[in-house]
Amino acid sequence: MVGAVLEATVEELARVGFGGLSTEAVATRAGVNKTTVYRRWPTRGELVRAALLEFQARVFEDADTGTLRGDLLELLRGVRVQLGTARGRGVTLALMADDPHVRQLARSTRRVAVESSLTVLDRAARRGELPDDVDRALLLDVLFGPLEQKMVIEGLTVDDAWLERLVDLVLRAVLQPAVTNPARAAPKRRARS
Amino acid sequence: MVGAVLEATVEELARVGFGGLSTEAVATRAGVNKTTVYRRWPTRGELVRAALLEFQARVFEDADTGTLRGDLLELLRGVRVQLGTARGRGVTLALMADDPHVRQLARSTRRVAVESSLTVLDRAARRGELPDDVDRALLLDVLFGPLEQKMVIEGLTVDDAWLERLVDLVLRAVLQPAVTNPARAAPKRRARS
DNA sequence: CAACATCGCAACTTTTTGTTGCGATAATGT
DNA sequence: ACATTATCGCAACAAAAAGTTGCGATGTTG
Repeated sequence: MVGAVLEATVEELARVGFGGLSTEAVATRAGVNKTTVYRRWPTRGELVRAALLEFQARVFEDADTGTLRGDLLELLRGVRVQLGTARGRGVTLALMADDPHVRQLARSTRRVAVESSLTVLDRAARRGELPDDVDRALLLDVLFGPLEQKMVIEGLTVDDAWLERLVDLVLRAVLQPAVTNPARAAPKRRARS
Repeated sequence: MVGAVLEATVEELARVGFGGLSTEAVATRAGVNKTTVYRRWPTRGELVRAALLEFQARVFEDADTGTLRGDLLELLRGVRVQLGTARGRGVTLALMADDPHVRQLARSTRRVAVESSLTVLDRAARRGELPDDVDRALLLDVLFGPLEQKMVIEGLTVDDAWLERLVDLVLRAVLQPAVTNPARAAPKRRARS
């Protein structure tokens, strides 16, 4: 019963967002009387908090394909699967609410995800696949940012080819030294031609 | 009067989201009686639609700094300013609602923004700053994705140094030929070491 | 099988949401 | 200047949603 309600909660979160969440709608969707929900979670905030804790983005079982490219693709695919479900999208949208408890949850969730990703980068660095001078936080931003923007903000889906082009683009930037071709590169200073 | 209400609407949208929007709260915030709001915009959807049309992301006056790097930075700074205001964040969040009218608005808004950005890329290509074989859509995804993720999804702000590092990273990827250093580059096929 | 806990259900109160009628005020046109 | 028209605020109302309570049914535990 508890499981059905929390499940219904994230589905409703995906549909109407945190602000529009109605306890009765959750109860109905869960096939349960509203009093049952009210009794166990007196306020909307507690219900949402419980649901988020339950379905908090499962930590990616940081895939180990043997290559940085493969590992990053696996990470992105994991996020894509998450965000492709009503559950995952609901959780993500709910985590954007500016309720204090929720924001704290959001931070901790994100921290776990980032650390999991950094593990992959560490392994790559040990293999010599990743130079030490690359900004790893920025690297993750550039990888996950576009994916989350597409799926969460724009509500679209992406195919595997897009993910590969994304990873290849980013790796091209990271794995090469600074721009050296003066004919193509933009001058760093002195704007206005 | 109309202006105050629409302004209050986007502020409320930023605060509670589309689902949680209350006409009375909007009226109060606008310093207006609720009947005034109800008479002009009978439904919540019409009110939101009007507010979004009014404050729709102003089309960036595509800055022309003379360099691709400078132009991209200006575009990103424009987005940062937009998303840094309650208005801009409210509009963006509202555009994520899955109301059919709203989604249509979202599409058209986004189309305008993308075309404006493509203008910058076209100019750069004519100057010879941008190879013809780069995926321009992906380029924009990789630039705006991380920024929107940080500001909209995570609710953070970014400083100018971050924007510069972002642009430089992306340009490094775009302005250089494919990876050629076999010692560093990950093999394209044959995963699992 | 007795004690306890959990749920559904219906009736209820409270709060929020949306509607209507009317008087005050100000803009518009002749 | 004066009648007409439109717009707003206000209070009173109606309708719907949110939240509460008491109780009987069912099921679980020891």
